[in-house]
Amino acid sequence: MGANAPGFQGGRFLRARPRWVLLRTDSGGGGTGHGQLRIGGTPLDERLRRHARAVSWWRPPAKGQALELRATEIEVVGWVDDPETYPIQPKQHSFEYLREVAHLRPRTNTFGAVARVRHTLAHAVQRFFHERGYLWIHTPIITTSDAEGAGEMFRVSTLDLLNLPRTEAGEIEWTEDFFARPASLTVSGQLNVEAYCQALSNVYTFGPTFRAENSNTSRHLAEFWMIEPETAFADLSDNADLAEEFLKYIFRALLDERSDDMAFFAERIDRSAVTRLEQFVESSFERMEYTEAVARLERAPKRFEFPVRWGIDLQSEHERYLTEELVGRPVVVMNYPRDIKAFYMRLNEDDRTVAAMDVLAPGIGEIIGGSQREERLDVLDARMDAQGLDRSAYWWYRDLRRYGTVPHAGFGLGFERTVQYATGMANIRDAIPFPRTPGSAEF
RNA sequence: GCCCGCUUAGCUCAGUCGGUUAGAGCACCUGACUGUUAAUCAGGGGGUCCUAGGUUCGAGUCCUAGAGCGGGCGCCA
Repeated sequence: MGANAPGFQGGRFLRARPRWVLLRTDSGGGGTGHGQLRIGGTPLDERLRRHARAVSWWRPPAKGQALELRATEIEVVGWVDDPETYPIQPKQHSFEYLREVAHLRPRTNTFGAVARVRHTLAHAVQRFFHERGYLWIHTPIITTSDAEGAGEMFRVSTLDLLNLPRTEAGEIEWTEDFFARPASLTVSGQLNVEAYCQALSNVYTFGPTFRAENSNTSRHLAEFWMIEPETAFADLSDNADLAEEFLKYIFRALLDERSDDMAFFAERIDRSAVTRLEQFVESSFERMEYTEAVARLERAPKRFEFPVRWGIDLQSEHERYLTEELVGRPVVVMNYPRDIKAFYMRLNEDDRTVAAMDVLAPGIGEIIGGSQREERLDVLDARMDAQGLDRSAYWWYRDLRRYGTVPHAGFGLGFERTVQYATGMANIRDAIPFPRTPGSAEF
């Protein structure tokens, strides 16, 4: 068809014949099924330009088609400017290339499938919590607290970079900035959602999160979506139960509701995409103490690049050994050394570990990180002091303990990593519509 | 932040030891065929070999620097 080829979402693939043309139409948000449109009978060029509408049944759909219609007339709404340079062709493109045309890649079947899986998982997340009485709390995007010291943050400012107001000492005069103090994009909604947990019991956040880390891997984004539930009166074991129930729920929903797209991923992207999820939802998670995990790793008949000893944080290679080789199913590692974990994690009786947990899954490693929170103000203060944090900067977080408090626990799940795991997409940049990574935010 | 790799047609790539006019598949254009599913067949057009500098009689090929992209590690979700 060449210059006559309509390149738009409704009709993607077509084949020209002397007297007719076949147009493949996708059913859009409804699914992967497609139909065909046949236009023919008179010379095509005139015909295609004619205004028209009526369609009627042509014949029963062939294999792989949702339906087939016969068009008696057709109007082309948007012509392709230059068919030869149209970036999306009816062939396989590399994902690296498609990232350079992120505005057009949703027209490919792979990114259509990713978008539907994303939607289905997001919907299942909301349903899971809603059915259990959790309230969705919209925590702020802009923050003036360094949340958990979780990493580099993106500055939010309206100051003129070329003419920064200065104090007499030469420091930046933040009182002249929009918020009259340094502000950033949030790295976690946890501290805020804890405030609502202390008032409304079971709550969660689900929204965008930002990390200005210079992380160059296939598992990191500068902007990603995170799910963070917070449960009142829950201890670490309850937290692990919730994480297990939650992951199984959303993956089961995906298998049930998007079997068409999952079959596509299994066929074209990752052969084990479906079986991996089926095994995941059917297996019970192994629980393992950190101390036990270290002992098992030390006995492992395998040489690790990073040697294992009690007190270190587990490396990716250790986590993968535990879940993939030692246990062969998801593992929850619990009660990590105090000194490698955040100040808000609850100190255990032994005084050397905290009630932290990581959920490790075969094929991806850490998928969830969480903890029971420290509800005892004196212990919290001691931990902040030990980590060199300024108590006054966390005054409102401390208030949550000062003015009536209950034990509570929660975790964080990276949504894109979940999409990545479910689909088998190798790079997290292909699990979000418009990825932001160091040096890259074109679209 | 550290280490490694890649960059040749619209896309995916080949290009030997440094040597004549840089190739293939797909895409595009023309033609054949009344039903395709990555159709097929015949013909045709299409190149800043990432950029700059250097070595050489001669550079897509070797050297230096830079840019872009990717992989691994660290940080984490």
